[in-house]
This record gives sequence, structure tokens and C-alpha cells, in this order.
Amino acid sequence: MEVVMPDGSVRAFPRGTPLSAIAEAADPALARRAIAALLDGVEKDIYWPLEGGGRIEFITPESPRALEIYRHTTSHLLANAVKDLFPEVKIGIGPATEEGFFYDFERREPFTPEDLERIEARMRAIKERDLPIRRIEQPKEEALAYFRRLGDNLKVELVSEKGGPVVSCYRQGEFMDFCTGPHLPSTGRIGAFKLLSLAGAYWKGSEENQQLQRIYGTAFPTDARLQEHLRLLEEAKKRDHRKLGPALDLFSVEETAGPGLIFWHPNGTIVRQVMEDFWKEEHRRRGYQMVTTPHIARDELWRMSGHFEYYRENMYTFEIEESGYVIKPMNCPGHSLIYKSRLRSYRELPIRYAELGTVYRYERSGVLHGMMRVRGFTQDDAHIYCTREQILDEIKGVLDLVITFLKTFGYDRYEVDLSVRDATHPERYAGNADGWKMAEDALVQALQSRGLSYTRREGEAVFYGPKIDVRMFDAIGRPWQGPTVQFDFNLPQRLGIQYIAPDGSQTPVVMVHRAIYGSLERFVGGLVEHYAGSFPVWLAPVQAVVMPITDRTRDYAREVQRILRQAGLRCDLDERSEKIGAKIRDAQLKKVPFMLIAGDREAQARTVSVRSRREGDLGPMGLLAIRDRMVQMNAGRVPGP
RNA sequence: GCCGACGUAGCUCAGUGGUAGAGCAACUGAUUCGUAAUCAGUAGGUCGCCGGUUCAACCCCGGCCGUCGGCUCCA
Repeated sequence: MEVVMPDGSVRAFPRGTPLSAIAEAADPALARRAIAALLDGVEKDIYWPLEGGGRIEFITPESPRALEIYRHTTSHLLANAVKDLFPEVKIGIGPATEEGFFYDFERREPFTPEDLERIEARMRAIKERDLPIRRIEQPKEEALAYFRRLGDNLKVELVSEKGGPVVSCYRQGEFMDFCTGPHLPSTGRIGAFKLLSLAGAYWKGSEENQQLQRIYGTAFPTDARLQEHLRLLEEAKKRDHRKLGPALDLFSVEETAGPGLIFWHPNGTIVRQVMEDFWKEEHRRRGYQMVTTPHIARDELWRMSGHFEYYRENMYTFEIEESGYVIKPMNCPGHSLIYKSRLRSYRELPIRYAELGTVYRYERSGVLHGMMRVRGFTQDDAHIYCTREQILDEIKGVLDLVITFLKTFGYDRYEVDLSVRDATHPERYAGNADGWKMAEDALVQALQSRGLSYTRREGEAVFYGPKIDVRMFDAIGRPWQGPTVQFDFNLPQRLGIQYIAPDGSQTPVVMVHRAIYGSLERFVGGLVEHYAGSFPVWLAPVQAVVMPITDRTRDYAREVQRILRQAGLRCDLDERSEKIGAKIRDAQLKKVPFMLIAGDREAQARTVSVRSRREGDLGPMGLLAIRDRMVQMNAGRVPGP
């Protein structure tokens, strides 16, 4: 048979030659390192006997696809160790994930952290034994009989559902698992790994099903890469907004008041207001009109909008004088009422209503998370009511706005998703096919016109319309949910939102719902982590601290503060009787961008010694020079340090 | 909501049934000092809350609240 080698040459091998032998023939050094192969692009185990020839490539520990194989094999190692130590345990599934791997187990007693240590030790022992890992293809019935004999009901369920007439399993020593592979050729080839945590997880991801115990871990080909990953986890921990936020006195969550409710402290409120000012400025400039709508409304409104039907579980309701009321979970019905408060002509469109609207939603206690997932939050919401002809320009306008914001906040990397409906199930969606097509075309055209590449996500649209979602990546490469643009075919229909067309007819509007920050809480939480608490000058709660060195220069320092404050800068004065080193240390810990040191020399020369939080001592600068520089950074919303 | 872990001073953490501790922060005083911690003193706790066991509970048991890691669901 003929084999196309990795270098492109074609060579002949006898049928049944193992891929490892082909690697050997290609390059003995490669053969030693190859952990698996690609046959015409399909992953195969390295010992797999090749029957029909084809194009061969080899996967080495450095290959991007290698990681998944290492992790998947390590998850089997985990299950193997658990079975050894706890024979009564039933095994579920154990895939590789973005960050590592997990395996789900059914066991009456909970695993303890001590169990985890024992399991990890056993895993290492099995790795040491260097057991061969072999793929076994057998009739489905045989595999079923095997798992039945072990009482592994979950596996029996999986094999019955997923397996064809012949199913593949992987065996290492006494342990065998139902799996498509590929895997490392032996347990000794497994790299560095670590078990990380314990969690509950529903069988097949459904709340209806029993809950299993999930053990999480991570694995890498080398210890260096594992250590690097663990270091990154530490780094993420240091940036955690739930830690930094209270430490920098930005916000707190108060048990007395209840979970999921954010108290914005003065420092946090500065960040928030600066963001709000920027937002209002940009929106007014682009023809948005600010509106304000009430926090509560009769349930009548929410019945009309459909929320009472579809969103009730998330709404807080109460009664006043025997009428039912709802605390608003969304702003759109309110905006639509303003639109409907009188007849609208096509001449008025597009109408763009914007509101920093605070909404409250009931979220199950287990999902709450710092500022990221809360029960009360402020959306930077806007609704665009326009004609079909105006759609494209409107979407383009929104995308321009989105890009402006991403840049300003230093999110240089982002990805765009376009979520469209599952066209095979039109009954699940509001609006007609024509509307969906038109909306989708407009979204695609707008994205193209702005040179934005995107991933199309079939069936990911909400029931009321297609949407664009932006995912932004922070300074250490983690994704955050960003701006979103959504069409809404439901509300205009339900609320009868129309305009008078040139021919005098009543025509339904097209409604677009969009948010840039999403929620101020979530966005600020993300920013804290993105900047690790070191906000750029324009956002920093305190932009500079003036530090007199001795009491002799106290009055001068006060003057410096006054000058900066008069220029609109947020400037503190540290006149404690501490040494300069201590003042610097404290300002540094508060992540203040500039420290302005005022000693005798500076007072004499009408300068300050400038110290940057990031670059350290920058030497003396004239008062007006530092003032103007900071004013420029502030007004220019310079995203950097 | 579910599974598991955790909850001691503002923060970080000691404290295995017998009178609650340290460092930092805070406050007071001294010190007037040149780029990440000056020194001394003082104060600060219903050990998350409620109940139970016990002569005695921060410690053991139960319930609740909250936080964290996940699952499930979302800005």
C-alpha cells in the first residue's frame, strides 16, 4: 500500500504496518516522540495497523491537538485510579476540556479532599507501571456484557445509546472504558497532571437526572507547562474582582442586604460615573435620546410584552392596592411605551432611545458571582425603532460604536458571533421567515462593511430575533461577554409598535435592542480583572497623590493638589507624618497612577518629582507640565498605563 | 435550586472540649525623614446566625444564612 509521508514523499509499506513503524521509517527521532497520528486528517492511535494507505501526519507532544489526547488519557487514568481505590464506584463520562479534564462518578458517599490526594497518588503509581493502553473493537453486545458485569449502569446506558454494531473501548491493565480515542500508547507516556477540584454535575447535563460527583484536573505533556498553567491560575486569582474590588474600596456585597446586590463605594462610583459620562457623550453624539423609565410597572405591561408568560421565574412581583406589579427585569417594554405614547411618522425614524436602566432579576442563589452575576444591575440599554430601509445603516452605526468602546477600554482582541435561528424549526421563533432573512442579511452586510470576521451559530438565536455577540479577551487572554446587538420581532408585534408610512398606512417598525457594556456591574468587574485593578488614568478613582516629604513642604503640596483639582483631576494629598517610602508603598498598593513628590527641592523650583505606578521614578517635572500631561491622558481616555 | 468545601478582629491567618491569639490596618503620641513598610503605646471579637449535646462548646451534632468550586440557567 502507498503512504504519503509527512514530508510529502510517497512510500510503500506492507498492509498492516503499524503507524509507529511508519514513523520509525520516516524519522526515528520522530517515532520516539509521536503519540498519535493523523490518517487523512483523522486521529489514530500510534500503534494502529494501517490497512489501506493514505496520507500520514504525526502528532507530537508539541502539536496543538496533543493536549486533548494527553488530557483525555489522563481522565482515563483518573477513572482507573478511582476504580482501584473504590471498586463500588460507577463511572460516567470523562472528556478533555479547554482547561484540563474531568471524570464523573456515581458514589453514595462524597469524595473528600483527602480522597483526591489518594486518587492522585494512585494515578501516579499506575503511570509508573507504564501499562500499555490498547484499543479494542468488539461487538456492542460484548461491551455491554462487560459493563453490565461490573454494574457500570451509566456506561451500559452510554454504549446502548451511542455505540454502533461495533464499539471501541480502551484497555489499560484491568481497566477498560468505552471511548472513541485516540489515546497515548501507554500510561507511562502520560505527562504532568494535577487534580484540582470536586463538583456536582448532573448526569448528561440535565437537572432531571441524578447528580454525579465530578473530579476536575488538568494535564500537560510536560511539568513546565503544567506549572505555567498553575501560575496563570494564580495570576487570575490575583486579578479576581471579588478580591480586588473590596480591597480597592470599589464595591461590596452586604450579607445584611442580601446576595447579588452591589453596593458601589465612592471609588467604584467614580469609575462608574466616568464610564456613564463617556457613554452618554458617545450616544448623544450619535443621535441617541436619553430616556428614563420607572422601576416598577403594573403586570399588565408585562403581560402585553410576553414577559409574564416567558420570563416570570426571573421577575420580582408584588401587589399595591390589589393590582399586581413587577419590578422591571428589562427596559424594552418601557421604551416601547414611550414610543407608543403618540403616533409616529416615518419622518421621525430612526428613533433611538437610550437608558442606563437598572433592572432586577431573580437568579438562583448558586449562580451568583461577584459583580458578574447579580440580582440587580444597570444595563446600558438602547432600542432603535426604524424602517426596514434604515436597518443596515443602523447596524453599521452600532458596530462603529462597539468598536469605539472596545478600543477605549483596551480590549484589542475580540471575536464576533452571529446567532441565527434553526431554520428547520420555524415554529420556535417569533416573526416570519422574510423578517429573519432581512435581519440576518443586514447583520452580515454590516459586519462585512466593517471588516469584522464572525462565526455563524445556527440555532443559537433567541426566539425573538437574530443577534450579534462580541466576545472580548482580557489582558491575560480570558474571554468575557461583550456588546450585543439583537433584532426583536416579538415586541413590535405584541405591543403593536408602528409608524405612519409615506402612503399613510400603519407599518410595523423594526426594533433593534443593543447594549455595549451589557451591565455596568459585569463590565466593571471585567475591567478590574483586565487591568488587575490598575485603571488607566481616565478611569482611576484617584489619579494622583501629592506627597510632601516634610511638614515644611506641606503648604506647597496643598497648592499642587489645588492646581490639579482645578484642572478637573482627582488628586489626593498624603500629609501623614510617614516617610516617603511608606507613602509611596501605600499609593502603589492602591494602584494610583501618579505619585507626585513635593520636597524642598521641588518647592524651590515649582516642580514635583513624578513617580509612575508602572515605570517608577520619572524625575522632576514642572507643575503645569505634569498637569497638562495628566489632563491630556484624562481627556484623551488613553487606555494604556 | 442541586453537589462539595469553607465562614475566628477591617485584611491575612493561628487556635482538637476548660479565661480567644499574631502580623498588617485603625487610633494616640513621638519622629520631619528623598522613591514599596520609622518607633512606641492603645483600642478592637455575641468565633456567620439559631438550636442541641455537655459541668463546660470557636471546637461535637442539627437547622438556617452567606461565600467559594462546579452543574443547570443568563446582562
